[in-house]
Amino acid sequence: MSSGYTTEPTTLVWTQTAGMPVSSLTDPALEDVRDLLDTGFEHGEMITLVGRCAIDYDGRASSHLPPGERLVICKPDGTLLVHRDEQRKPVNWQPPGSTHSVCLDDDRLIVESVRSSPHEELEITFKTVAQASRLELDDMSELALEGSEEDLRQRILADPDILETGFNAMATERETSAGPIDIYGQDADGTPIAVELKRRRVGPDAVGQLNRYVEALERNRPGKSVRGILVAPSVTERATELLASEGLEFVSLTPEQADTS
Amino acid sequence: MSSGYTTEPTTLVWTQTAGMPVSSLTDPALEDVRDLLDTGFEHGEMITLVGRCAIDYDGRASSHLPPGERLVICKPDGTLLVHRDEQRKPVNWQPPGSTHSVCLDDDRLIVESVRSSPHEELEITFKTVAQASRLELDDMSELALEGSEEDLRQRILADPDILETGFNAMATERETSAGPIDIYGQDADGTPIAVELKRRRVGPDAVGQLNRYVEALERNRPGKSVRGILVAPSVTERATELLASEGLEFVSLTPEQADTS
DNA sequence: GATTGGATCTCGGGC
DNA sequence: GCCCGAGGTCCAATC
Repeated sequence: MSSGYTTEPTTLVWTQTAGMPVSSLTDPALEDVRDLLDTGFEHGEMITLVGRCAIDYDGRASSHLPPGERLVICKPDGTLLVHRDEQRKPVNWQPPGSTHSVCLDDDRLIVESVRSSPHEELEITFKTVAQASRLELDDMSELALEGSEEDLRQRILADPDILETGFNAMATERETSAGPIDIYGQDADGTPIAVELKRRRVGPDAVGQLNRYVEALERNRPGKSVRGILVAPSVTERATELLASEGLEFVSLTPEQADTS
Repeated sequence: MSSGYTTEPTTLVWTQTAGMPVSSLTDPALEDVRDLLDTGFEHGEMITLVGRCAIDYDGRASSHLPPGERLVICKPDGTLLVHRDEQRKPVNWQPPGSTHSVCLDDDRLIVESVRSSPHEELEITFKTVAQASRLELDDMSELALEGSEEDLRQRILADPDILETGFNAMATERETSAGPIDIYGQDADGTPIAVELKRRRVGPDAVGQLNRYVEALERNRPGKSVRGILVAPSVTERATELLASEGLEFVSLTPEQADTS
């Protein structure tokens, strides 16, 4: 059962798994691929295509990709992905909410995906398809993720002294004319503090962000000084210089409690 | 040939396409999936798995995803993607350069992917696999994309007057202590100008970025005024306020020549 | 719908 | 390797 592979140059293979619906065609005629896509789109199934195709995109930008062999994924929520054999990002795609369609044009299979607001079109032209599959995926679980900026915030709110002895957190997402401050509070002397949180090492952009908030607070309270503290695991050299030139401060903290075993 | 599907509850299907190597197992024993993965990893092929699995990730952050049916893609460059039936982004992944391995543990198939620098681990535990495929994708084409910030830069360099009459572009990526300026130049009066380009509508972050560059230039030339111009198709209200409060300017331009047909 | 900023962002270029 | 900013960023939360 485990070792005896049988090599079959099949031109049309249809299989239906009992537990997890997977219907697949191997080396199919484009006509059959069209039917599979129509059925899959109608039933709200996920579809994977492997084949040689060219791709044209027009929308927020525009692109052209000459023919090559790729993996195409159409999700029931309107997502479309085109993956090459390298890179984490799809070479082309459509976001969720797009509408997929398929048509046969002479000896080419054309998969089209259209989105509105903004209007975007993706056209995939297949010359050959090596594999086409319909997948009905049942997945109700939710991802539990730790180590986000939100975890860093909770860590500070649970024990404000880890930021600075006597720190008093008074608000989160406190609004300013420049945007919301992650944590707004006061130091032991009652001086206002704007705290900007980052879950990882920060560069100049985070300093600019904190500076905008501090300046917005100072504009509202002329004459009264406001401290700005950037909280992150670490900071780059250029960001350190910017912090100094703006009179801002840095405190090193990670989202996760350090392992003190 | 087109309509006569045959329904076969196949437990082991192996097909080898001539033109485009695609080897696939449908509803296989986990032992066979392990062999397919080992072979695929060794030959540098792309692999797709469809099945019910749980996923644990630990690295820059950490996450746990309870069992569910998903599509897993392993690329020969070390990329690993786990896709659910919705969303454009994979629910879990490993970046290119990771090392994949597989092992059979009792009645579970475990696919592991490890990366170093930073160290990250991804572990996928399959209870059942509905489909496993090896793909050898031949794709030498390169994506041609239009409408990038680089196109906007070229547009201005080709005709500086579209930014402002008499503008003189003197350098691109001109270095400052706060980072490189997209275009550095002078106006008709000889006043220095820092130009920050964005291919799409901009918010407060772009204003902060431009402001950092302008302040860096002014720090180098005390007393001498420096203009800052943000170039983008449009700008949000809050960004407009920030521009005003910082004494910066805005010019509306898109990466693409407007259609004047 | 527009806005805003986080993200295991990814990715490329420069040093 | 780190740093830095672009991206068809995607995405959720908020207004």
